[in-house]
Amino acid sequence: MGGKPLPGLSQHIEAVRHFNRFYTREVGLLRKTFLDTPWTLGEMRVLYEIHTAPGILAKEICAKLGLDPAYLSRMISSFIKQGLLRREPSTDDARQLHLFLTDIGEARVEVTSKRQYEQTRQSLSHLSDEEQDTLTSAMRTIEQLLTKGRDA
Amino acid sequence: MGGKPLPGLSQHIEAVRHFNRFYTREVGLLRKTFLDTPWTLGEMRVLYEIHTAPGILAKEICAKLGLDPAYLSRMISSFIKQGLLRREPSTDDARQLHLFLTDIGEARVEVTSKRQYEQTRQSLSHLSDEEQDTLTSAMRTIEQLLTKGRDA
DNA sequence: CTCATTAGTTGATAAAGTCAACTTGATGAT
DNA sequence: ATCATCAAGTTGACTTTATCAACTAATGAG
Repeated sequence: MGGKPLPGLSQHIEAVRHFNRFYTREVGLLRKTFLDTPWTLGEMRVLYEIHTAPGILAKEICAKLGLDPAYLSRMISSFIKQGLLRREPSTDDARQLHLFLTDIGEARVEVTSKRQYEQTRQSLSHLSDEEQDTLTSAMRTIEQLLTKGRDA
Repeated sequence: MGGKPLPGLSQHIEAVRHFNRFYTREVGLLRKTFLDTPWTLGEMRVLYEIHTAPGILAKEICAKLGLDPAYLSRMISSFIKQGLLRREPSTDDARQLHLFLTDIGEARVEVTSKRQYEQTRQSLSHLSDEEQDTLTSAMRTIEQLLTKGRDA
């Protein structure tokens, strides 16, 4: 699984798999440090989607984040019960429920967002400006290459 | 949360957060495509650790992957029941149980590894050799910078 | 109208992960 | 030696997260 590269196999592929292992561990760490927020990573992603695209439909969130509709449905109900979210039936199709953050929801997202921001800032703090440039441009490169020839 | 960058906040931080969102989605996709293997991502990580470091202790795996000891303990029991793993008490401390893959375990890991390899190969197939170079060197850059000043 | 389709919900269940209590073995002080 | 203490791993009870199938209600095509 990477430890002992098999004969004739490209180093590129091993390198990518290595990075995937590295970054999933990294994200795992993130997960932990996010725990001083009231939400899981998945929940935050959902709130984030609604925050950036008010009026978005559940099915669109499912598609975008690859979530099970049942799971998302319960998540949304819970958010509504907590007063973070509000649902509005579409005027032209009453099945479709547009999702919006309430003022409370927006405020909570804002708080969490700032906290995350601060954590990211900390994790970059020991890098010079130039290193930060290098890092983020490497990230952009990866995203560009991996989404190349994909709708995304 | 990225959508509306707050005044005076570094673009570097937003860029990193953007990449984190991108890559967690990416890993989510990976997760799905891995599903033609019999194991979850966590299980594979554990088997991988034992594969690359035969004789490793449970507590070392816990530390490395950030797993709960109880959770790992059950995972290991299940692997043993499936005949993939074997446990050997240390000669100098009978509490410590060294973990090894059985031949069957090695074979299964090998099969899964090859399948993953193939999937990674596919996902790189539409990139030129030069682009693959760029991609993997960007990945190396990220890992180096993020682990800088860390034991890892 | 009626039948197939779509958005979302509900119920039942499984899988993943956590926490505290416990067992067993090691260690260090007296 | 023996007692208190600590460490590795296990077990039981539990919560959270996730999945699947059955269902309701609204839509739209013929």
